[in-house]
Amino acid sequence: MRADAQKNHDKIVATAIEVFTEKGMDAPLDEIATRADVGPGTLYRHFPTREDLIDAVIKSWVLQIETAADDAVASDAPVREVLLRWFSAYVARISRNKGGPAKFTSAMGNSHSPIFSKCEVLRLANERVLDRFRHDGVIRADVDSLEVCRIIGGVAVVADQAGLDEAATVSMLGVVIDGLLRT
Amino acid sequence: MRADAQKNHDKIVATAIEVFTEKGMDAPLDEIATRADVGPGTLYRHFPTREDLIDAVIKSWVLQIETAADDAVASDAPVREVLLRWFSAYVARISRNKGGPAKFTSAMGNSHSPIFSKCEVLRLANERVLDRFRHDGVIRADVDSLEVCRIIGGVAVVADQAGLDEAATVSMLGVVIDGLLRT
DNA sequence: ACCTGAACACCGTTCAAGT
DNA sequence: ACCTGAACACCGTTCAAGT
Repeated sequence: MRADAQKNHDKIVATAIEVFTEKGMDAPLDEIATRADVGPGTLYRHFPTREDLIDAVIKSWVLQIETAADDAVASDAPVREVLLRWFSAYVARISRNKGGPAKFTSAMGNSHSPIFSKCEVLRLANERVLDRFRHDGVIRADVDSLEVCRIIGGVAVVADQAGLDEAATVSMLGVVIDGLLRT
Repeated sequence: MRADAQKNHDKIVATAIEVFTEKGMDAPLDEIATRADVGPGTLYRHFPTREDLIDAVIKSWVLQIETAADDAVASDAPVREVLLRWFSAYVARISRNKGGPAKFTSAMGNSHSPIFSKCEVLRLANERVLDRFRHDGVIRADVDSLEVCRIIGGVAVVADQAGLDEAATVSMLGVVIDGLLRT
């Protein structure tokens, strides 16, 4: 890649992170191009779809989910408490930008999506946590990680779109966790 | 209301039902105006926001949810089965048009929304069903109907936006139901 | 009192002309 | 090989002019 192209690429991504933080992941691409001092055509050359741009933006922070998953796997606190902390971290991660939950969750399991590989990072981290408890036999075995990502993602989408607070989210997660626990 | 205004109002609503059915609730208002043979200004005069139009459109079918709630309250089948049927009916109703689940669920509990009264119809029907089982003590008492509407709505939003089939939706509802049942 | 439709604003997308 | 920005398309919204 030519030096000027690389520079533009990086500047667009850096600006997109800013704009997405301020206005959410459905912010006008127009504004990103303007603030990055590039023509709209340049943005399109680098990122043919909004999802391609999102993919580049989240690259810098999706992997941080692994830390929370590590904590969940290592913790010796009660299951319910560990899962609540883990799912809260999951929701916080995908809700970092407004509009994020819907983007992540609707792409989840769809291999044609530009952000599929990022969704897989989230799903596999979740798989790792679930596996630990599946092994212990404390959670049901008939629900796979994709489905759990979708249910938790659904909670995140609703919280995001309705502007709910942390307490409301935690309460909903509690219900889902009880549904996952063996009785 | 003048006769011609009434006629236009009705024609716009009838056309909106058609267009929403074909293209979902985020369909261009432009197309509705054109197909209804009215100017865009006429549509705006009758319905200042998209939600006002949606409110008029769903008026003809939200109340049908009562039938499913009646069945759920009267049924003597096992709780799990009754709730699964009821939640499935709930999801089917709000998913009648693409984009519907997000519209209903994000307006749920927001008294400033133009479709608030319609959301209340859904929530109160849900309340009625939940009350029956709360009375029997088979479901937890610490989760209110609004919260249940949001969780089930979250499942519906994900299913709608990811294009999931009936089986995937039913499976997710099963997890939520287990979370609501007392152990 | 209500309707029309031209006009504007906004934003995504393309592409001919440049470097 | 890459960038620019004018140009187009699309759609929401307003409002002056009409009936």
